[in-house]
Amino acid sequence: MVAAADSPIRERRRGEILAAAGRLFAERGVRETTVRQIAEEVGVLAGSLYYHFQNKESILDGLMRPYVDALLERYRRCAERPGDARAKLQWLVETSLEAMLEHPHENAILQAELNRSFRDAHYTYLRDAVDEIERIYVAVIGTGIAAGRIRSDVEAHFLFRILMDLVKGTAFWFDPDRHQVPDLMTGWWKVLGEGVFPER
Amino acid sequence: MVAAADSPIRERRRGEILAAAGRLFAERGVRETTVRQIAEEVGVLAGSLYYHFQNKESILDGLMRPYVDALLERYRRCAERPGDARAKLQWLVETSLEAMLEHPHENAILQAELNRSFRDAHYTYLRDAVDEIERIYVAVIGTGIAAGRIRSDVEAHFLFRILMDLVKGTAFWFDPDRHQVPDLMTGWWKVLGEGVFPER
DNA sequence: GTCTATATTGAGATAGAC
DNA sequence: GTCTATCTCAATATAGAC
Repeated sequence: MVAAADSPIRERRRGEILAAAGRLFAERGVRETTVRQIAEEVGVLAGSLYYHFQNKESILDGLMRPYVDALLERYRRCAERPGDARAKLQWLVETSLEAMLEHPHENAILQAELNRSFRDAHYTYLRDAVDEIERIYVAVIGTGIAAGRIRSDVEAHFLFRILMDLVKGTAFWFDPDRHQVPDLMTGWWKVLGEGVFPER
Repeated sequence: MVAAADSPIRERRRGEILAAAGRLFAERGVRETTVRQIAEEVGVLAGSLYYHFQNKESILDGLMRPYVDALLERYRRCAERPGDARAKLQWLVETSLEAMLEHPHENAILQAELNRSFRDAHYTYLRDAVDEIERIYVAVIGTGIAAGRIRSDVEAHFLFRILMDLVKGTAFWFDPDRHQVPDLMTGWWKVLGEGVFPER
């Protein structure tokens, strides 16, 4: 007789709920998704969700908290890797893109809800994470500009905005079945490369 | 004694309601905004809104329909103006930007709700408008590529996406009090110009 | 763990007085 | 035109049986 060892069955169901919620939240919005829809997607009735989660908000947390934690981890490592600012900036953009592709739902939710659900005090941890990502980007860009490796006649924050707008926007139309990641990166640097990095 | 002549008072109040709804819908989302909030912003009670509008949805329509109608008009005129594809593309981008700046709320609502409220069959007119804008852009880009005036090694739809992602993204951070439009356009073409238009 | 049944709340909408 | 009062409905959440 083995001890329950934090029931893998329970954990599996928890994961199914998070996956279903992720799909629905991303597809139709958090507010527009009902707990009944989530339950139906999982194949149980609404009341059963409350055995696994305290409430709807904690389902959202269960999705977003691990996502941003891992994301921040990756960005920090990018900035710390040895290399010049130009390489670091490319790693950062690549990281943004990979995160979007590996966790399209969490990414879409984050972007879409920042001015909605996530304005609430409860989600300070998400807004803080977004702010830190901006600081990491801007620091790298600033270093690159100072070193003459990145175009100096556009402001660091402006360049950050352009890059983030591209990554964010891509999340809405990128279809992994129809588009290739390397093609996307290549396309971006074709259009942006000469403008961002001088003396190519 | 003059005939009522479609009461200007009534029309004024109607405009106030639309303005308040626009601010709130853009700021917090359509679903997240209650008719009570709109009424409070106007300075009346919720019930009074229903004298001016059938329901919440028709407030949203009153905001979006005139907006997209005027928008389409402007895009069509851009494409019809005499000039080469390169100039037309720049006019189109300028138009997108101007529309965003002149009607920031309607623009923000359109972008934010396309995957939410506007999925509903009722809003086909909005999705159709967005589709037509894409067709206009892609046609101009295609002409430019054929004429060797626009970079030919990126796909027309891809270039359209990049430009729209930039315009859309800008709506979320552009602050007319802190940023200048010409600066923005200059910044974009600095970063994009060489990548989009060959042989500069 | 999941179900059924139900309590509770919030929001859109209406009726009729003023 | 606007207010007060109220209806209705949908959605979150809970209690307790199984």
